[in-house]
Amino acid sequence: MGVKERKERDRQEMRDTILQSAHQLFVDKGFDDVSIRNIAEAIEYSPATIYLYFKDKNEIFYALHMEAFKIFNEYMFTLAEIQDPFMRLMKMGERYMEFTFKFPKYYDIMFIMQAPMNCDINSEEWKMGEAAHCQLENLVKECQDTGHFTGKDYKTLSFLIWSTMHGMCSLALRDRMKIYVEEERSKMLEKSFTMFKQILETI
Amino acid sequence: MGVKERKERDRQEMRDTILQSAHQLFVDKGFDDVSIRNIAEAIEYSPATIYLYFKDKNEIFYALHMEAFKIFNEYMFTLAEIQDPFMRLMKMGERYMEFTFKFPKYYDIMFIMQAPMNCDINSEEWKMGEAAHCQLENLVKECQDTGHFTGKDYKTLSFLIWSTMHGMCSLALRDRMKIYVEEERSKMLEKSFTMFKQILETI
DNA sequence: CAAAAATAATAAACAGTGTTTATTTTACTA
DNA sequence: TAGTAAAATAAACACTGTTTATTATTTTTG
Repeated sequence: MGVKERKERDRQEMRDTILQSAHQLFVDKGFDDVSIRNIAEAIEYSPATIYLYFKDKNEIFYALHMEAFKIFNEYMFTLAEIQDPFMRLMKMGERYMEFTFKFPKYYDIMFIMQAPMNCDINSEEWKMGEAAHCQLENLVKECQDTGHFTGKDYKTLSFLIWSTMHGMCSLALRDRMKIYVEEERSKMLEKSFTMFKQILETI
Repeated sequence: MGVKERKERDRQEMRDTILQSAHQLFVDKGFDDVSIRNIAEAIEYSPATIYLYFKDKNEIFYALHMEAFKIFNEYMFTLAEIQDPFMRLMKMGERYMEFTFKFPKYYDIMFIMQAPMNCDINSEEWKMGEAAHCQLENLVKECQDTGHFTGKDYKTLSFLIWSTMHGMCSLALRDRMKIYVEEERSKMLEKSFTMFKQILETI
């Protein structure tokens, strides 16, 4: 009598198939440039079928959003080998930038895209985002234990650090660095990140 | 025999009418949520007429982009009364934030939106953006003359400052501050901006 | 095993989008 | 006034996300 169970498995399989196709198309072209029909064509089903497995395009967005955060968190928080918290924080910044330019479309949905973020506070994707941010705050606090950032509110500083990293990354991703000639851009990013690290060392 | 001249004037007038409607709709709903048909309806012309005055929707985007920068520049660089360059820089940061939340849709097209920014280096809109950035760089350099930011490359620091401001503003605008409860958000923005100013004072 | 019920997949349609083309209306000139 | 040039438009094209009514498949039941 495992029919129900198999049905459920089939359902999950189909959801995965859809998401895999969506993922691939999405990483190539970006969320807005991938249509339901594109996904349907890729998996050789009719467009309407997608709607049997996902409420709408946003639900696919959410699923990819979650996947993105999974990759992001793995990318960012596998730095246990680095003992010194400040060094770890610096390395995290580097990883943040690496992630951004390695998965630009993911960075986009995670931090830039206008999305109907009616995601309630309990949704899984949301928890991932919160976990990431929590890790940053804890790390900043740890840095304070080793003599850094004395007198600074660690929550505020965490947000400020995130903002700075996000600012550099998103300006680059969204092509707002045309004030600098092509060849200078990555150099400028590097230099400003280096300067940021220096500043963090002195405060 | 001033027919040609009047025709040209009429043409400019029509362009302005279109842009005014586009502007209003756009400020209310944002670029993506305003269609050519919306604009056409607002000015009581057929959609096809729009295409007699603008090549495509992007050309309207560019025009609004330019207008946004005009407002932005007026908003940011009317601080001649402040003598001290560092004070002026701080005030500019405040104005930047003010502008962001006063004209969120404009901030969006200027600094966030994915736009076909094939705007060549000579376009007017482009010059405006460059002018704004140039003003920032000059101001940072001025600050160095009064003893601030010693030993720092002013171009790099300018970009870093812009990045930080943009980071905070765009995370807020794009609803990425849900890690904080509603009431905390603006407080957090304020606090992190204040901390940023403090940091700039010490470096 | 055959009929009935439930489930899955789809074709077709709806209302919207940016944009183009062929046609009609309006304005100007000879 | 007739003919021409310019401006405006209706209608269409190829898309979009999404819904509905219909068909095909699978499962359950008599």
